[in-house]
Amino acid sequence: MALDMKYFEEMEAKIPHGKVRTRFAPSPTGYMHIGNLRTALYTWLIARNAGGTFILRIEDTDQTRQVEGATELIYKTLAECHLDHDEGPDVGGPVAPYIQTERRDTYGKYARLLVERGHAYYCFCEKTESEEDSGDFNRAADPCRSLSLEEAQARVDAGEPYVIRQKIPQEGTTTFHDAIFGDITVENKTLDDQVLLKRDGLPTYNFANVIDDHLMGITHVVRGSEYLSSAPKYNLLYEGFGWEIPTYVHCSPVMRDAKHKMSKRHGDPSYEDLRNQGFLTDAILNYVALLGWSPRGEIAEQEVFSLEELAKAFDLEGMSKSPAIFDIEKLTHFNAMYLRAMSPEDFSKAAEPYIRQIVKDERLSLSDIAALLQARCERLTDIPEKVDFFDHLPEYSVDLFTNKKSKCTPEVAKDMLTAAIGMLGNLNTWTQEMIHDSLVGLAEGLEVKNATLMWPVRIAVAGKAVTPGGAVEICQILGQEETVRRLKIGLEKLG
RNA sequence: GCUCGGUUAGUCAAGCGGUAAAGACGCUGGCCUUUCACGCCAGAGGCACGGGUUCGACUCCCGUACCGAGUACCA
Repeated sequence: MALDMKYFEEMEAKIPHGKVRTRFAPSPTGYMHIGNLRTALYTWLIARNAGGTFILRIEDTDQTRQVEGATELIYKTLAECHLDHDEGPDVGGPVAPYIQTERRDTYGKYARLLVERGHAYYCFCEKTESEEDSGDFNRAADPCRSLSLEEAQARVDAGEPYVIRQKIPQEGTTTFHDAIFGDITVENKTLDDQVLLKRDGLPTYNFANVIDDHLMGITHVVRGSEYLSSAPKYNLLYEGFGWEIPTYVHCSPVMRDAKHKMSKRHGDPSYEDLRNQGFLTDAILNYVALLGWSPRGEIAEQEVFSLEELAKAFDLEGMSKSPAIFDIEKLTHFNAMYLRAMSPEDFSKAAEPYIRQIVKDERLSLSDIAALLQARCERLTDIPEKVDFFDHLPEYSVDLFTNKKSKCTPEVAKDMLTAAIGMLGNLNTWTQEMIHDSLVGLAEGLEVKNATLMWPVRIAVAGKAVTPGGAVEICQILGQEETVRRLKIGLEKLG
C-alpha cells in the first residue's frame, strides 16, 4: 500500500514560518512542579522576547497516566502566571489539534514514511525487557532490523503486533548543538533503536515530539536537560525526514538539594502548594526565573523583574548549565519584597482573608490592621498568628510588664497604666496622632522615657510580648473604650 | 557498567587570561526605635583536587574526585 504523499504535502503547507515559535508541552499529570513552571516561563520568555508565538501542546500519549482535571490545572496555572499562549487546545490555531492523542493518525503516517526512507523498521519482537535489561541483547542483530518492507508489511497485514523502531546507524558519530551546552558529539553505537510507535499505535514521547515540533513550526525546543542524551536521536530523526533542526534549549533541573530533583514524591512544593503557603505569583515567577538564568550587562545586579521586564531582558546567554537548588528562604525574601512594594490598598485586599480568619470584629479597621502588617510579614500566611489579640485580649502573665530596656517593672507599670487610663480615657479625639502626642506628653510630664510608658500600655492592650505595631497604633485600632477596658484589666492584674 | 553533562562561599550567582573574585538570600554585629519588624551600616565566608599550556590562570587543555542525567513500547 503506497503512502499518500499528498497528505505530507498538505501538512507541510500548514507550517508557519518566519517567526520564533516556542511551545510548552506538558504531560497532564495533575501537578505543576517548579521545574515545569520554570520551563514554561523560559519558553514563554523566548517567544515574547522575540515577538514570537507561544504554543501550548498537551502530551498525553501515555494512556496509563491520565489524570482527571490535569489539563484544566495547566490552563489555570498558565493563566494565573500570565504566561498566555497564542495557540493551544483551548484557543485553537493554524496547526491544530494541540493534543497529541488527537493527532494519533499523523504519527503513524510519519512513522511509516520513515520506514520507507530506511530510517525506521517494523519490529515484531516480544516485549521481553529482560533480555534488553541484561545488557547483552544485541539490537543490531535483531532480524526485524533487516526485514524487507514487503516481508514486514505481510506480517503486519496478518495482524501480528508490532512496534516501529528508529534505525540508528551503527557507525559514525552524531553532533548536535544546544543553545546552552554548545556542541555535543556522541558515537552512534551508543544510541539504541528506540521505539517510535508503540504497540498501541501511539507514538512515544520522543517521536511525537519531533513530529509535532516540526509540524507546528517550532523554532526553539525548550525542555529539561534529562533529554540531552536523547537529542542525537532527535537529530537523526530530523535528518531522516530531511527537516530543519530547531534550536535546542536544554534547561538544567531545579533541585531540592544537591542530590535530588524537586519531586512530588518527596513532598516538594508545587506551584499550587506555594500559593497556598502564602506566596505571590509574581514573586514565585521572579524567583524561579533567576534560578537558572541571570541578567548580564548593566542590569546584572537587578533582581526584581516584572514579567514584562523579564521578557525584554531574557537571553539564552544568561542560562546556567548547572542544576540549581530551590531555596525557600530566598523565595520568601522575594515574596517579602513584593508584599512591601504593593500599594497599601492592594496589600490590604490581599491580606483581608488572612486577617478576617482571626479578626471577626467588623468594627476594627481592616486597612489600619493591614498597614501594620505590610512591613511585618514575609508571607500572607504569617498574618493570622500576628493579629490574634485584636478580637480578644489573650491571657497573659504579669511578667510581660517587666522589660529592662524600657526600664519597666510591674511596679512602674502600675503607675504608668494608672496615668495612661486617666489620660486616654479623657481624650475626645481618637486618632493616632492624638494618642501619640498625649502619651509622649504624658511621659514627658512623668519624667520617664517614652519606652517606659509605651511598654506597659502595649502589653496591657495586646496581652503579648511581640505585636505588629506599637502601643499607639494598637490603641487607635482597638478604639477608646476597648483600650481603656484593657488597660484597666492590666492594672487589676498588677494588683 | 557504559554514554553525556556539570563543579565560583550554606544557597542563587557575576566573571569570560592580568580584578582587592560583583551582587543577592541566609548568618553575625551595630544604628534607628514605643515591642517586633521595615530601613540603614558593618562583618565573617568561596574559585573541588592534581597536572600541564602561558610572563601570568577561577578563566584554556588533560586527568581525578564528587554530583546529575540517560541507558523504557514513561514523559
